[in-house]
Amino acid sequence: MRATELLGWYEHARRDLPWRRPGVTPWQILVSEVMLQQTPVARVAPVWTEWVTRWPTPSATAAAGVADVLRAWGRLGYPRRAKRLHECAVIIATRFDDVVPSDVDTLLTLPGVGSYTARAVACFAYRQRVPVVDTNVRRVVTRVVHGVAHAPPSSRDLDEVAALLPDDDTAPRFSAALMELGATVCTARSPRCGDCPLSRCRWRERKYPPATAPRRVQRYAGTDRQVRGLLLDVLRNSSAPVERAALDMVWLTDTAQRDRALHSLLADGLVEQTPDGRFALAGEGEPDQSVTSAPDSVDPDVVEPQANRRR
DNA sequence: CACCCGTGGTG
DNA sequence: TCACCAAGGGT
Repeated sequence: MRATELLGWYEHARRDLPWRRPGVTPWQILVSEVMLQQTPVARVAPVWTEWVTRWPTPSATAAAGVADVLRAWGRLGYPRRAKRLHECAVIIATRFDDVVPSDVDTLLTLPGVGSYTARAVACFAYRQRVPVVDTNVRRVVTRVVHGVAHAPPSSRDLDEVAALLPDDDTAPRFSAALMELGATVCTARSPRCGDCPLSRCRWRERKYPPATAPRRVQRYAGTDRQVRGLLLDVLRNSSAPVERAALDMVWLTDTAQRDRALHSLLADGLVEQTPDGRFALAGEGEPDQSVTSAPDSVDPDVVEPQANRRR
């Protein structure tokens, strides 16, 4: 793969995304990367802008309550990401002097920061020459280098992408360009190969062989995930604690499933029970300075006690 | 490795 | 219409 072709294309094709503008801090880039985990750019952009305006630094985020963080997260999905991001803020504020670590191995110790996010921060926020492998990069390399439409994640992906990186300081831009190509041209559904800047593509040379084993997507309708979403939506939209009966109304078809969903939200620390037995977003009523969260006991009459409450 | 974790746009 | 899919991570 010719780096010059990709970099030349990226120079004019790159989208003007808010987290790419000058002055954006490593923390704000970390926020964007977490929000972008499985959520499309178009939905992240407005939430990210509002978020970093309200909480520009880790310490500002840490000082907020989890409930406010979950509300600001809105409907981006997978709200555990929001809670882990808040945990990141607390850790960075208290242990790293409000500075996001630049070292990949240290980044990997942060909650909700995995292989992709750690390297994305090291690369895009700190300009390090480290491979960044997301679904876009994997798909582009799979097609261009191997001539295959799709490939499952492999432990060799990192080394392969590392070998493609330019030796100089253009490596971060190269990775950004690779991702951009996958996001806008070499897309999963209907790739726009006519707009591709690459002169050589093994997939094209092989006449675009289709994927052999279509990967089945996760079902959503009727799952615990849907029920959790409905329950959390009620709590996000209520400033006051909610009665159990109000939560029960969101899922009448399967009471056992509904109870299981509420149970798991409590276990995840996304929801808490007030002393009078009602329910609220975690951290409701401690809107400031809550560096140490203090989980309270669960009323056994209303919900079965948790075996593994975090302390 | 398989499965779980939300939500909404789209071909 | 309804699967598919979107800058993944944790267990």
